[in-house]
Amino acid sequence: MGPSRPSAPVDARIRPAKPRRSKERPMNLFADIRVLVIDALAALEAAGTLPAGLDTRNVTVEPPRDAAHGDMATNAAMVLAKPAKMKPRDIADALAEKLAADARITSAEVAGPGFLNLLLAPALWQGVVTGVLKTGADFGRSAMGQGQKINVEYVSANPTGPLHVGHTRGAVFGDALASLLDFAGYDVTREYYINDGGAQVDVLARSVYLRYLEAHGQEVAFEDGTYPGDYLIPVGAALKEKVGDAYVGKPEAEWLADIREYATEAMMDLIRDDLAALGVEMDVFYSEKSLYGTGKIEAALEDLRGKGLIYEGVLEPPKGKKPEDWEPREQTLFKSTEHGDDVDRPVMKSDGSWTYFAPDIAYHYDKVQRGFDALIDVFGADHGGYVKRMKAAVSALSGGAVPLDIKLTQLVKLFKNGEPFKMSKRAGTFVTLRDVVDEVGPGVTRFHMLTRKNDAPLDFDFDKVLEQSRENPVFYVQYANARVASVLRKAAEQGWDASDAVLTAQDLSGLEDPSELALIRKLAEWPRLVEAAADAHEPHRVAFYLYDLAGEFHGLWNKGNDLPGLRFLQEDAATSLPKIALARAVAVVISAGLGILGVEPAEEMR
RNA sequence: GGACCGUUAGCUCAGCUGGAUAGAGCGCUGCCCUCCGAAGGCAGAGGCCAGAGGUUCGAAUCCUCUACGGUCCGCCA
Repeated sequence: MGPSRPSAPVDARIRPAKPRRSKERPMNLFADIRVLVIDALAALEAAGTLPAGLDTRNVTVEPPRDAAHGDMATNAAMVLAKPAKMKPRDIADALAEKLAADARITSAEVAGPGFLNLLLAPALWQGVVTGVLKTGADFGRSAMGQGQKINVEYVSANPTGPLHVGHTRGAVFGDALASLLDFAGYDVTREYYINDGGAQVDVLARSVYLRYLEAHGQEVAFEDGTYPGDYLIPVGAALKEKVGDAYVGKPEAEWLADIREYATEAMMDLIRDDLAALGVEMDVFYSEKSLYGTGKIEAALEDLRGKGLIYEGVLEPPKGKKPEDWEPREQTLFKSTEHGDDVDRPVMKSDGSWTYFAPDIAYHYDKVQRGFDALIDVFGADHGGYVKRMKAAVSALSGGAVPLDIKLTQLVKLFKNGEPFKMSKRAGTFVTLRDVVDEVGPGVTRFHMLTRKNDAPLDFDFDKVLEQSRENPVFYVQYANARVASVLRKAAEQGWDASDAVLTAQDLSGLEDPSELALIRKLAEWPRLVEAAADAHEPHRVAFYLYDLAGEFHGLWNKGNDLPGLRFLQEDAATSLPKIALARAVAVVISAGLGILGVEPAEEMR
């Protein structure tokens, strides 16, 4: 495949508007109970038990760490004790009495320093299962983002070769984060910044030229400063097909610009294919080159200049590690220290050309001007030193109106059967995204890349990620889903109608065993987990949640081994269907979670 | 010299944005496989949350300092 049209500069690849979501209020039992608590507090204020006008924003309703404490706990009494000038205990007692009068609350008990532990009517929990089945894949979808426009920039690898494992982690993280934000109600744009304006594309062009000569039968030598990778062989050959011998023996000036264009397009095709293999689809590919000669860099810097943030000056040499060849030079500087940076940063080199920072400023200026309410950049950890200046730039350009969050992804350490697997470009043991995906598949790759926090190093063992045991979270979650599918298949074999419509209509009051209720509680946590993870920009929490949920499900399943009454499949349809409804609800949430991570749920594991 | 990230069970890591007796997997110890999928299961031991101060009803979580580890630090992106 040859190079295609120039990378679309901006809006050309925007996806069609997202489909309208269900108008029903999102179901979140914790939020519902919190409303109940707040209402009760208001009633106490009205009755004069509490002083009026208390700030209840810090009142929370959460699952207690220890299930023995009840279903939910609120800190209301402790938070309000001081402003109300009352003892926590007195507030808690009054609140408990109020809440206990509600049919939905089975009991309300004061405990510890002033916690109010609530026991909910089982019907509320059972209602969660019905709610999951009714809402389906949209269960847990939140309106938190209020449709705010948010831009997630990730991968953004130089167009000089195929993506490697490091890029893979950034790609998976960014993509899952984007999906998570979408699920939480944001209007998300996935974006890739193509660094096609710098010196490294000249290097690329020269390397392709060598492969081109090679295709013409010449002997070539790859010196330092060229890319010797085999992946350029077909590019050189394709170039020969296209232009024949037009560039053979010609000086660089005659072919450099053409081949640069040709080669970056070829590399972007390669990268797009790599991303597709991983299941990543960008909305926008934004070209750095499109910023040059179009006045965009100048416009961005003019904006900063108008704010008095650009000046000519000489930077101090870095202390401690003084380069041998350091000498003071006057440069054009951005006063990033006014927006939280440690030193001011050069935007123009002493020879008058732009530093790499200048187009980055212009690029982020463009994002601001496109009307995004918030920006997220996903970088490799080696770009950590770049964070403050970029935030300073966005803060200055947007007048502080547009927050920029920069997420760094740490290194991936590769292993093969427990042994460290060293990568070396020279030795040809250079592991690409494609190598990983071809060997273990996109789903396993994606899930495993999210089993660590983004800023912690990650071990990736080619053998262990395929192991089928509890140690392997990917398998454990998929296994749970497969078990549910198995139950549904068996139900069908019995001739029972276990469609979602039928399951939704079941009377679930029989689901009251502690381990069944524990599983339902886990399901009920999903909506608040989505919001917390989206708010923190931490998609790994979804992966951990799914592992927990799967663990709870397998736990109930295992209990069924000893206690036949807990098995999902019983003698007759009437007693089976409520339990099958629970199993099905688990599968619905697992599918939704895996969907956010970009992983296909498995129907069977054989 | 400075910046950023990290430090939680023997090992690998979570910890819901400040809540109650800090959790999971592996490893270890002891039981258990005629059972909807044993590709195992249940139970137990194991902790000064790197250290020292501070903030408050309350800190693994927030602030300051220290130690150790990683990444980075003008004319490379």
